[in-house]
Amino acid sequence: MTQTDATPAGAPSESITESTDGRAERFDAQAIQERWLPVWDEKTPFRSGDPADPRPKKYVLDMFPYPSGDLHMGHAEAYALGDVVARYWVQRGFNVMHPIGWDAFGLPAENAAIKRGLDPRAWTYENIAQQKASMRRYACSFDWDRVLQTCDPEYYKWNQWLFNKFHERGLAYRRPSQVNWCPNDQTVLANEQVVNGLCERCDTPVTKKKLTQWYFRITEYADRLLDDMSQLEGRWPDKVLTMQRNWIGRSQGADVTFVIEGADTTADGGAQQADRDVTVYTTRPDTLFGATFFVVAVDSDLAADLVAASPAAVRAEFATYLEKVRGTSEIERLSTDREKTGVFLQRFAVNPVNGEKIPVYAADYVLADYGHGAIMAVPAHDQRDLDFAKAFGLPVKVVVDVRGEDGEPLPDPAVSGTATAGVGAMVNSGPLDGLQKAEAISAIVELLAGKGLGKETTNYRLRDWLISRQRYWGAPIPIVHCPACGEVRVPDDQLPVELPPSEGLDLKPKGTSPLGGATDWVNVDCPQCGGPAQRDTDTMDTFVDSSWYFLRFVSPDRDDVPFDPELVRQWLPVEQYVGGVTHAILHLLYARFFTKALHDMGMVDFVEPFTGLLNQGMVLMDGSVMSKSRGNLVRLSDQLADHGVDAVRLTMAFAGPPEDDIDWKDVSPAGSARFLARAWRLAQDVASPVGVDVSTGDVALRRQTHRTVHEASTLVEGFRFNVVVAKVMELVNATRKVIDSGAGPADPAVREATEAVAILLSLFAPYTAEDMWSALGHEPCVALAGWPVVEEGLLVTETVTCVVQVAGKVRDRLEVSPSITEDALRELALAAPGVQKALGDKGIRTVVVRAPKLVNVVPA
RNA sequence: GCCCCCGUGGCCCAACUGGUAGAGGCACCCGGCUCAGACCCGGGACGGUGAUGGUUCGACUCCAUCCGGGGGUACCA
Repeated sequence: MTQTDATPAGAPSESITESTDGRAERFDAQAIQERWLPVWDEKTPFRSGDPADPRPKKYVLDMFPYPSGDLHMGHAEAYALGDVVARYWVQRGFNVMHPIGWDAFGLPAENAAIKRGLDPRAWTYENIAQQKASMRRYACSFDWDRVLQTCDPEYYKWNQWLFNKFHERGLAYRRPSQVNWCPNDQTVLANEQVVNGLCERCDTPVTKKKLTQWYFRITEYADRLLDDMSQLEGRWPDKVLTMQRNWIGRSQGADVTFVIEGADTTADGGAQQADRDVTVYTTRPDTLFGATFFVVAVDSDLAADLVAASPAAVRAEFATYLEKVRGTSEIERLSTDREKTGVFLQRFAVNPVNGEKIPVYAADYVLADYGHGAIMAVPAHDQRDLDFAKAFGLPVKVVVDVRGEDGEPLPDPAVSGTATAGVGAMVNSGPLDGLQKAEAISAIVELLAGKGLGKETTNYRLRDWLISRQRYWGAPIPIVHCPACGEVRVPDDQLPVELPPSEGLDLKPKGTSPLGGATDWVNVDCPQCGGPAQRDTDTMDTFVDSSWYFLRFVSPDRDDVPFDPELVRQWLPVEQYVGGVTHAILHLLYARFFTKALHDMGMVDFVEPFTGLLNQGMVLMDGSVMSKSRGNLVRLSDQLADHGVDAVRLTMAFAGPPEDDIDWKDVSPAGSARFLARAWRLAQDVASPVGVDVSTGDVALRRQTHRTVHEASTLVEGFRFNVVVAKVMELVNATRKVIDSGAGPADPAVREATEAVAILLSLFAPYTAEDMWSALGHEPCVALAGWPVVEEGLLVTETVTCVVQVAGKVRDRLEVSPSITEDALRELALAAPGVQKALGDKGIRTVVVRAPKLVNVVPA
């Protein structure tokens, strides 16, 4: 499948023999790994918890993994890149908190348990142990004193505690609603967890179900989630900010109240209803005069209500239609080009501005849970309404005179079939006639408000976050249902509500929580009245666990508070968060919401949890996502065995911009290993002593060293890791040249350059760097060596090459002083032979001088 | 359909944000080392920046249109 297949087992390709100068040393990646790992275990260079540590603090965080099996190539990329950032700031003299933990609750453990009859707990902890060992070998710069697993009762106790806090404040509540249901996982899903109508986890088409579920009131924070994004501008990828904005989907509009006329079908077995007010939401109240019909969502309570007073035939038709819609999968429902369907309820709504009676339809293109689940339909100016009007032969009334680019009126939507959504002067709209959109909107809102029939409003696409799950492996919701007291929180001092052992429970998904089967666990005394009561049997969405874990890292062992407030003040917010773009909405939105809620409770003093965000791309093979079924799986363990940890890490950093996907077939871990061997040999060759006076060394090499270190800072801080690596390669090449054909291995500049290489490489290839550092005569750890100090004087060169162009084409080059004046440079340039030749006998129009790098002579 | 990003040697990618198109790597070719191969060392070839037009003394970089690729979103009224 890859170049790895070409390497026979037992013949590691990273063993590169040095033969040109007769030395026997060779670069042996595996041996170096074995040598330094125990040393680091002892020296623990990345401990961050010493209260006496004088270094300034910085929090760098990698998204914590889900423990399903061992680490894979995706982890390897993420942790390689996160490590560059963390290790860089350590070299810059910061006390970096770089913790790791496990997002350890969730369905994979449970599914594995069901499939293979294992205990989800045991399965999870085994995987964690394996991943932890792999991370250690991968030389991740984690602070191993700060580790957490969300499935530990010590952790989820605080999950429950936070749930209680939310519940106290009305941010956690239970209500019945149409919810997303995954038939495969047999549990409900939050809106964010439905991707294109499919379950985010298992790609099963999601259906709807009416259930009473627990929600977090995230919608209360919609405005702040939106507005606070301005603080993240420039420090988060634009893409993520855009996705969150779209997801929250704020829109400005108006509520308009229509009257639905009463009806009496008691003779027909139906109901009798008086006139009633029904409010709709619209972003185009200006088009109110163009409303020719009215639509309610077929699956809304309103529709059910209205149809009750419809004739029997309509009621029957409605019931059939509703059933059909319910059976339609979300994925079908999402396809926009399907025909509009609906049922005329034989009820009528009265337009509040002109008293027109318009027919009321129930249809599935109106959503029950957005706005008021009902709309006024303006077919002339809304494509969806027009499609419906055409399907049902309803009138189309133009109320906006929309002109094309040529100033001509656009064709009549009734004829063209295309609604005119643009702006223009109002027509057929009584008092609004002649007004432009904005004026018309304020006029109509004012008019309606005067009669109490309308007002400006804001709507959001964002829905409350459904957090209950009907599965076993999660944090139990700490609520007791008491026949006398209702919903009662389990008192904080009785937390955690521990999960009952899985033994004896039927974990198979069956639509209700397996916890219901743990009778001893379910039946409890009501904490309030002491009477018999029952525990809530649902568990929390695992995204709850990950919405605050970054806070827990400051004090993972505290058992009296979820996190130490003083330490949070010192360390938070996370300065650099690193992870995949798959969480652009889900996790990042939830974590932002939690942070704001905790802020309002006075528990944290900031409102955004992650001030910087880096999204790494994916690792692909042959242009597609790796998977067993595709047969293009590249195993991390194979790569590490074949090329060594450092070569794999370096390859991840060197492959290209971090946010781009890496196609493993386009990169060369073998090439990385080759480069590391070249760098490593420099350290073997250095012949000057530690601490040698470098000022006498080869100036050209010294300049390059200092320039490289200088540029590397900016590049790392801008996540241009691939460019940094290229610069280090250049420096290695230049140093080799000086050793072989220049001043030789004893030149102090060679030592200076090689030490710089070791320190720069310590961000990418820690084992090689450590071994170089040792060969150079230093004690471990190179990770703490400190960033080389740049001598400003060496950043300026004594001459620069000035390009002399004639009519934009390069005709000559001059070596000039960087401080040359424009006039002097102009003189020199005009006298240059290349210029004279190119100019011939033509005159000169202008001379553009950009000292000291460029002169452009423009001929007449 | 709408919005965003990206097109640079055979491939992955640089280019001080308007100033010499090429830094680095992969692959390839030649030479050295070798009994030979691998490794290593030295050297080399390759494109004018997706297309067209515009702005400019000067465009990979800015603008317009188009082509190609990727991503997001999609009955949200």
